[in-house]
Amino acid sequence: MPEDSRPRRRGAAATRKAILESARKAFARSGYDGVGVREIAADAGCTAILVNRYFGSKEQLFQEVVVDAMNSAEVLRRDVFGDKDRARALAEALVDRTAYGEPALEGLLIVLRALSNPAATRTAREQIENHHHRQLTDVVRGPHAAERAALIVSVIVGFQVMRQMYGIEALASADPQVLTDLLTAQLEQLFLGD
Amino acid sequence: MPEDSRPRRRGAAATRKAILESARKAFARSGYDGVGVREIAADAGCTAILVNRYFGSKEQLFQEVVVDAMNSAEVLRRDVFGDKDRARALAEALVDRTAYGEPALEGLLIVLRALSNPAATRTAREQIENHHHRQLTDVVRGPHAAERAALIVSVIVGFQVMRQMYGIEALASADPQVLTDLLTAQLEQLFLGD
DNA sequence: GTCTATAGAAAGATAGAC
DNA sequence: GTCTATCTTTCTATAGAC
Repeated sequence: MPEDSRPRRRGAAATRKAILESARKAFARSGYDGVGVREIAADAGCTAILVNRYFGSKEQLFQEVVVDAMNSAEVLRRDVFGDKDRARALAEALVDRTAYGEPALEGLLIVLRALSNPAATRTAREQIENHHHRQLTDVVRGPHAAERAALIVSVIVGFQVMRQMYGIEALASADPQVLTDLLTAQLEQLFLGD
Repeated sequence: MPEDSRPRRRGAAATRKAILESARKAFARSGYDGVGVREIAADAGCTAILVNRYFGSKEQLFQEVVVDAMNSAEVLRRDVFGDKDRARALAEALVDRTAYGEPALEGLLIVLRALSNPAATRTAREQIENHHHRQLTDVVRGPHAAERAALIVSVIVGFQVMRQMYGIEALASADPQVLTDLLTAQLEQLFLGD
């Protein structure tokens, strides 16, 4: 049993993990520029110095958070990759998880709230290309698969921004079934090659 | 003829306008959180104090910049509102002005690079609803016009983010004609009500 | 109408103690 | 393994001179 002296010593690995999780939530909520390492550290139950000790810098921390969040992509799972009706499965998942203010779809949420930061934007591009885009390109058939896969990601991004992040009334308060149907038609075009 | 003492006195109106223009470029380039009022003032040929004197605060300055930029919307002009083939006109304009790194489509560009800031996000929602969305709703016919109009804006936003801001390779280096055709099909669905 | 100078807060990052 | 304390920079915003 570990001692419980005032400076909690729970081990580097546990602290590192706590920081990573705190950072994920903070970046999703407030964006890269909207949160400081002090705040991230406080929520993780430690101080800023450990953030820099374990991750090198805020920028490297962000990078690891993005990679982490993208690896657990929520909308592009079996939903889309096992099913027959991919377009509808994706549309349903998307509408379901983009209610206004929801902290879901964290991977994209985080990179979208980091568009004011050049370094974060580079990380975002790499990760989108390595995860969402690559996975979708494998699934889209027909000519211009790469372009159509990128447009599918565009649809996801645009919808998420407008509905979840800006909370545009026409999307935030719409009938989910109507949105699902409209999105399904959009995505079918892109999945099936017109 | 005005005197040319070291502190340039060109009149409040001219200085105000210079600040507004400098701010527009700066916000489009670096985002709300990515640029300071000092820098904006320097590019306008004055100091930070005048920014606050004429606009009250950075936040109010941002608000005025967004309203200004949205009022000169570039993609939703006669292109879309006079033409027969609205979908293709919009698709062409969109592809034309979203080359990677282009400073075009400034209105949306600015609000998208401000997603890390809550106050700026509120301004963005209001302006998108008052400009792009309202205008499109007038033009879209059929059921669920409000939802479909919002999805048209979503397509624009998603495409702009992926191609112009992230510079996703599959869109940044694609054949413009291919992109135009794919986008036209997407937009036709939304304009015409499936 | 515009400046220099500065207040006051908060950021990222680090030295050195324990 | 973790802290307090601090350095340095940068931010918004303002007081007061000219």
